Amino acid sequence: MKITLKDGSSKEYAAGTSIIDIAKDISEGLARVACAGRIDGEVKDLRTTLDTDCTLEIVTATEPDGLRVIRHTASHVMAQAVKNLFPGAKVTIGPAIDDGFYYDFDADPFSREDLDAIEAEMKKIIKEGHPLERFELPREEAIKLMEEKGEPYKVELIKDLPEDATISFYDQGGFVDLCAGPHLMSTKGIKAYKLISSSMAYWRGDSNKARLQRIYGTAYNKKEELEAHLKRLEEIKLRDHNRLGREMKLFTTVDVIGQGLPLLAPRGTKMVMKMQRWIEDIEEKEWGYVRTKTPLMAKSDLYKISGHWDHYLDGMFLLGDPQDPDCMALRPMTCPFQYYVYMNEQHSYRDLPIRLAETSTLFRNEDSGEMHGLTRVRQFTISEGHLIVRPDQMVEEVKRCLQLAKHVLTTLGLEGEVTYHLSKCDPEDFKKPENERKYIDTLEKWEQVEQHLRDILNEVGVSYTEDVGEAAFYGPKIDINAKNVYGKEDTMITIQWDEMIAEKFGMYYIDENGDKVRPFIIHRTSLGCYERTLAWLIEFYAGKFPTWLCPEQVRILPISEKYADYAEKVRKALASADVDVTVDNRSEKIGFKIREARMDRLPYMLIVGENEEAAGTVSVRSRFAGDEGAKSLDDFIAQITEEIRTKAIRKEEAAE
RNA sequence: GCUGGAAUAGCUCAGUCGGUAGAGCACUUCACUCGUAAUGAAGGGGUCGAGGGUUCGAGUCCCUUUUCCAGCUCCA
Repeated sequence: MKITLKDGSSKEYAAGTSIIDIAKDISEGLARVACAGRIDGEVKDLRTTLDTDCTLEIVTATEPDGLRVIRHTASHVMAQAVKNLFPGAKVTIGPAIDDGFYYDFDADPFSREDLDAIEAEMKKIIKEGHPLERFELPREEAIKLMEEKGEPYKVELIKDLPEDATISFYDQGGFVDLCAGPHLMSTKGIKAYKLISSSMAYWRGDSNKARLQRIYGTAYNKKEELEAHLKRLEEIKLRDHNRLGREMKLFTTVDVIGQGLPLLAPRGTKMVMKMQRWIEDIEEKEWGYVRTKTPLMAKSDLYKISGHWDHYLDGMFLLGDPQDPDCMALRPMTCPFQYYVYMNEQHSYRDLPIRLAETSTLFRNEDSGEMHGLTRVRQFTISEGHLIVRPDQMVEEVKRCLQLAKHVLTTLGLEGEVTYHLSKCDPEDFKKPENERKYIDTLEKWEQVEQHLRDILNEVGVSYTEDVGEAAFYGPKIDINAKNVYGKEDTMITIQWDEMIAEKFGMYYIDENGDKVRPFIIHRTSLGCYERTLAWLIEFYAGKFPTWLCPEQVRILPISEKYADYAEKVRKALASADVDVTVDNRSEKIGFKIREARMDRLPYMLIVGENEEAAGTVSVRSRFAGDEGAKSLDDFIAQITEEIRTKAIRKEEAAE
């Protein structure tokens, strides 16, 4: 048979030659680091034998696929170690994940001491160098083997495999695990690994099923790479908005106030206000929005019309007894309030689109375990908006919503950090009987709207993924998500296509024939939730925000108290140019003041003393370039106001 | 909501076998009036998250509860 290699060369081998033999033949060095083979693009176990002509690529430990093989093998070694130390533990599943691996056990919770013991046991198993032997069994025998080993979860997994599936096992020194592979040839191939943490997970992610104990670990090809990864984890913790935001005095929480109710401190408030003023300004001046200000609560009747009373009661804060017809509830969304603003007057087709925006505070009673810093809270404020649109204007208006969102993200510097999603319906849903369906209307109608959104995404020029089954029940949407420092993804901005809600509220406009017609609605945010966006800014910039967003943009540092008068003169000049400026008048040495201003991540420090006062200058020290030397006060004011006005994101030039 | 961990000065944390509450930073006062990442000295500051229990005695052991963290689950 003819084997074509990655570099394009090809060679003849006898049928039945295994990948490992070919790897050895190509290069001794390559065989040592080989993890698996990629045959016509598909990753295969090293001992897979080849019978026909194909393209073969050796997967090495340094590649992503190779790392997955190492990590997957590490998870098996960990399972073996756990079985050695805790014979009562039942094994379940143990995959490789993006930056490591985990394995779920039905066992008592593990302490850090347990993890250390497991790690030591793993070391022993690795040192013993057990080969990982693959074997396959027919279904019945596979079930029998796992029953004999007392592994009920594995039996369940096998029973759920398709009838025609190959059922393969890997045996490493007597520890046998159901597994598709591929694996390393020997446990000895695991060079650098670490168990990170343990936590609870449900069997098959179902809270009604067994509670399992998950152990997270990671493994790398080399010790240095592992150490670099562990260091990265430490650095990530330093960027965590929940820690850094508190440290930088942007927000806090208080026990007696309650969960999910962060308090924005003056500095955090200042940042939110800067964003809010900017968004409100451009929505009105550049994007054709008018603003509303509607109540934060309403009678239950409103939520009965909107459907929230039936579907979302648990998520709402009620003011009073829900049985009482006068019971009020804090609003979990703004939609119906803005609809009534629209219905306050009659509209001609000529008036549309009407774009209603509101800086809108919402209340959602999230589950107690869900709350997290500023990203998951019970009261939050979003840059909400509803566009009431004629059907023929829909595509253009959705496109403009996406362009606005993109403009906002680009200005904040977050554009490269987000992912775009076309959240579609699940076509399978339409095969169900009508009363069991999640989605309204017909599949054909959905596909038509989804195609519109696809065209819009392509035209605006963003790359996106299409997510099946992620749509709202009333229509597909464009979601813009961002990941936090730990890799957890949340929605930042959403744009939703809704053809249905106008009917529910009886909204209409008068068309050119004088008939009443139902408008279409776009639900959208431009910046999303201010608290959440603040959290992302903290993490993305590690607290070193662009100057225009900084709560304190300039700090004046007089050399001694003798120059307080000149410092005050400089402060006044900057303040009247709308710069957020303070003076550090404490009786401290200049080095001390600079150190504190650096730790506060100030963009600019102005050092003023005898020389500056005499010459009418300021000595500029910036976060971006260190000591920038003396400048005239007027020049500095011109420079910083321009930087703020253009919302420039100045790069750090000099490492200090 | 679930599982686990945590809560001690404003912050970061120590506190051994159950036996008088500790450090650094911060804060206050005083001295110093300083040129690009920490001047020195003195002082104040605690219902040990809250409630209950065991004990001669609880920061420490037990129970309940609140909040925070990690991970699940959930997110019309």
